[in-house]
Amino acid sequence: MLKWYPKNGRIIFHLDMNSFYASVEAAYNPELKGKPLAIAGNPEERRGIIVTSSYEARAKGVRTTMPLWQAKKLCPELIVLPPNFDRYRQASSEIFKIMAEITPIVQPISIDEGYLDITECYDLGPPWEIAERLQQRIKNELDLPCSIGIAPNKFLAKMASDMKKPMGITILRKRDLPEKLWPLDIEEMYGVGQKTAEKLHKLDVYKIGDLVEADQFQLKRILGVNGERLQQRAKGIDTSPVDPDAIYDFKSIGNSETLREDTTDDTTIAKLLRRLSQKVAIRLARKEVVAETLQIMIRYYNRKTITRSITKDEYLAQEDEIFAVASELFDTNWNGEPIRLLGVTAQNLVEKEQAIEQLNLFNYQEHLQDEAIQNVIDELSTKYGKNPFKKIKDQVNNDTPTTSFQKDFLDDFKQ
DNA sequence: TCTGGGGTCCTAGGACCC
DNA sequence: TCTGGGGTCCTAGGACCC
Repeated sequence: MLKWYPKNGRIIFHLDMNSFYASVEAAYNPELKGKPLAIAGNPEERRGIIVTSSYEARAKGVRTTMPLWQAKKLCPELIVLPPNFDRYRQASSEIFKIMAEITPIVQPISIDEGYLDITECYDLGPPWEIAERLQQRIKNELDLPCSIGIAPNKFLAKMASDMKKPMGITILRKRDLPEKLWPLDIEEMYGVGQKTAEKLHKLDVYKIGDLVEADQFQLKRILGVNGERLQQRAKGIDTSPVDPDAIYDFKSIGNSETLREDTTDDTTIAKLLRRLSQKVAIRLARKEVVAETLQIMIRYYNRKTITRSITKDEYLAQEDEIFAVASELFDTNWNGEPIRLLGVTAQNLVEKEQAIEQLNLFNYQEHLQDEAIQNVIDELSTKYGKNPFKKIKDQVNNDTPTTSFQKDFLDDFKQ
């Protein structure tokens, strides 16, 4: 087989499934092929919105996040299905299996998108051939279309995969930037939303190329560190690695739900909080983590949204505990106006195993009678704040220099 | 007839400590 | 006598993405 050697730098793929949910449904039921199809959150509800739509539907103007009624007005023959997440997760897992056959350096970003670092895959041929085979396999075996961007870093690969859809393969090299990247509207740039675009317009930045030229101090002034980062990316610079482990350190687990109609009814609210707490508890258990912090979200009838959170001394994991804390947060923060949506989110997650270890430390502490040792603990608490043992332990684990006394002290606890 | 639900990261202010 | 500067943690909100 033809060998292909990179001259320098990395070779990154960004693989993006084309209208993923709709494509999965069409693969599952071929009668849907070639028809305008949309997946909408609860299609019967008045507040359903378009989550994904087929290209036939897009041709009629149907767009993601559009209210369902509006989409139907634009396209009366639109076929609307509720999302079937189990089905999508199943398909997703098959896709990532195929990717993993190319390289173990695969970073899933969402259910339908991921990065691959194929720099070291010399034996598999040139990158464009690897991409073509990958795309064909997913098409042949799963009947699903995707686009692939090939570039020297993640940002450019991401931009590249967006350039040709569906079933596109786009190579974006550094030397291609003036012609392929810089003429694009700044709104097209990954990481630039409406607010950032408006701010950039004030600096006369309308195209991605303008961002390259923009004054870096002005950028920093109006956008902070993000200004710097965006300019670097526009120049084609992005050193972030493809990290296969990134998905394992998730930061929060939450559920939220929009009510059928705005409400002030205590029973309805309590029921919803209970349901959300239960969902969160189940997901925490499944991931084998516990939470230090619980956050609730209240969206009022006028879409004004507040969040309130509390960090507890004890770990939260059980449905009843979560419900109790969520209710408490709700009662102290609800202003009495009609509610449209409620959310419950667990934050500052700790692996259950680690949490148990730590609980043992605390239990041990409780049994200490020796006043002298108690004084030392108090001293440590003053110095390290809450969870002194955890902090010392983290330091030891991280090989951060600590005093030998602290180490001895910790070893004592570990015994 | 407006606008879901799952997330991440960043910022900014206040509390608190040294 | 009214008063510095650095650092961390906690909380709330905003921006963005899929």
